[in-house]
Amino acid sequence: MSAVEAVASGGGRDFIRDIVAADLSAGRAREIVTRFPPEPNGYLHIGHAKSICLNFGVAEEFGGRCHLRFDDTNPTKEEQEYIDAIERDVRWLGFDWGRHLYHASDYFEQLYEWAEHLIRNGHAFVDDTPPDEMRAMRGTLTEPGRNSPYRDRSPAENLDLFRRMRAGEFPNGARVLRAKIDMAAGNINLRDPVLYRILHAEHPRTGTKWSIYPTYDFAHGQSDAIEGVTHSICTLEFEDHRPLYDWLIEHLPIQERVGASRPRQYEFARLNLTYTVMSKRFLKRLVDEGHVTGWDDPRMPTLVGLRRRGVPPEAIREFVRRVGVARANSLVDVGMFEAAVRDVLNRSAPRRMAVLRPLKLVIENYPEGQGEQLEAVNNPEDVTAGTRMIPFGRELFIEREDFMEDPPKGFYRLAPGREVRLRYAYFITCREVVKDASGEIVELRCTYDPATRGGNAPDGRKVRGTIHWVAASHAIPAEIRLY
RNA sequence: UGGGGCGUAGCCAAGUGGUAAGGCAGCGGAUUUUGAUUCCGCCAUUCCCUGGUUCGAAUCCAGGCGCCCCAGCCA
Repeated sequence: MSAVEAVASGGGRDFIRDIVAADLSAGRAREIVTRFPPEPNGYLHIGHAKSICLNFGVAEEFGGRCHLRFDDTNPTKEEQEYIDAIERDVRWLGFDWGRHLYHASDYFEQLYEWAEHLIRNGHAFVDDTPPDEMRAMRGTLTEPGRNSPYRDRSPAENLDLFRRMRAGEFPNGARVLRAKIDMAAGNINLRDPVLYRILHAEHPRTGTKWSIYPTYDFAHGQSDAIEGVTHSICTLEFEDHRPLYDWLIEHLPIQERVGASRPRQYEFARLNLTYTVMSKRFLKRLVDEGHVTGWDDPRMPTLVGLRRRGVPPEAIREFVRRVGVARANSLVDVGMFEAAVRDVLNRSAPRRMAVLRPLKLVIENYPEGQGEQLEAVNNPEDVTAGTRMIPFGRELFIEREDFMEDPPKGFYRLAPGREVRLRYAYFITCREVVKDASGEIVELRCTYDPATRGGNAPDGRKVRGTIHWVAASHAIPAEIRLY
């Protein structure tokens, strides 16, 4: 089995798969459920592909399922265009979430109820502290924070205020709901993190129904729990959020519901590629400021961009498999990606001849006004790809760089007096170089050996070079657009 | 002594006490009707450093060093 074939059958072990396998055999999980949770605030890129392949791949390999869940908790950044594009791109990459398409916004009502639960139990409070003051009171990396003066409001008052927040009585930023944990915690995420904020904004799915929205922290783990996710796999920067993820599940009445198979978060290193911008923020700027033609510009590392560039989804999956999954920050050489693309394309791409910078070539001893069809192999790496007939004639175009008037040692393509093979056609010998007034080469006069039809000499003589060509009579000028 | 992670070849990455997988890149050589592909061979006496434990350490212990993440009412 080749490395490329190994993709289809899974292939490859990593610490995540080891954890999953161990959980399964120890009975800690009956069925594996993962999720790919993009925020619809931009297009998916090659970095997301790693997460998609991991989450969907693990579920598939262990007979479980993977949900596609939109983490749409911030209506100020999210758009329907992105939601649609993400669905298309995940499918294009080769994954299927079946009927398991979800949105964090599907759970807004439930999340709201849980927030009230926290308030009733004294685990959350409404804070009126303005943003800048709240930041100052959070302390620094080395100093503890200070308790908010509103921290000890009664559950009744908190409930009343929170309900009025929901009702839209207050402007953006006036108040927030905070978890009551520990302002002196070394982990800043535990210093009374914000659970809900007031946002009078139109949400792509819930419209203007809500004027408060849960933060990532309050929505993510709970959404996982609701969906029965067993392994919540995310990137390293969320590592510090894990204690909060666990704290919320422990303090909410969802524990009994999901029991031992409550979701657990695991982190892996995100993908970084040399010479490649992988930040949605910057990619969006490239699009917005018109530096590229759009999210699908072939120069973009987005999935749509790669697709337009001709990268097959299988190549992206193969690349991700080769990179592996670990916890060490890394910067992968883009050459590794290119190698994966070449490997897939080499086996699958039909070959065609085309000339980028044409140089006219006339075969003097080939009858004028005549032509013929020659058989060419479609893909030397794949016999099932068959053959095709291509037109040949007296006048051809070859690649300018396949001819040198004064060839250096080591150049073995066409040169004055030299014989080379025209691929799938004949041996030809260059007899004369025609130049224009400025001295530029405009035409090559050659002769061919009719006995070498197909590209082999009956007398067994060999040529060092083989060059590609196109019949002038059938040549179609093509506009080369790189983007 | 803020908290949390991570250091194995140029780049990824296995390895979890028994004598350093694999891939990419690179370097030789063979084949070749794509200077491609394919094929064969080479490429870490050493795993961030220093001590220690052990018959034996990349793996265990101690102490250093380096890098990354966290102070959004973003995710």
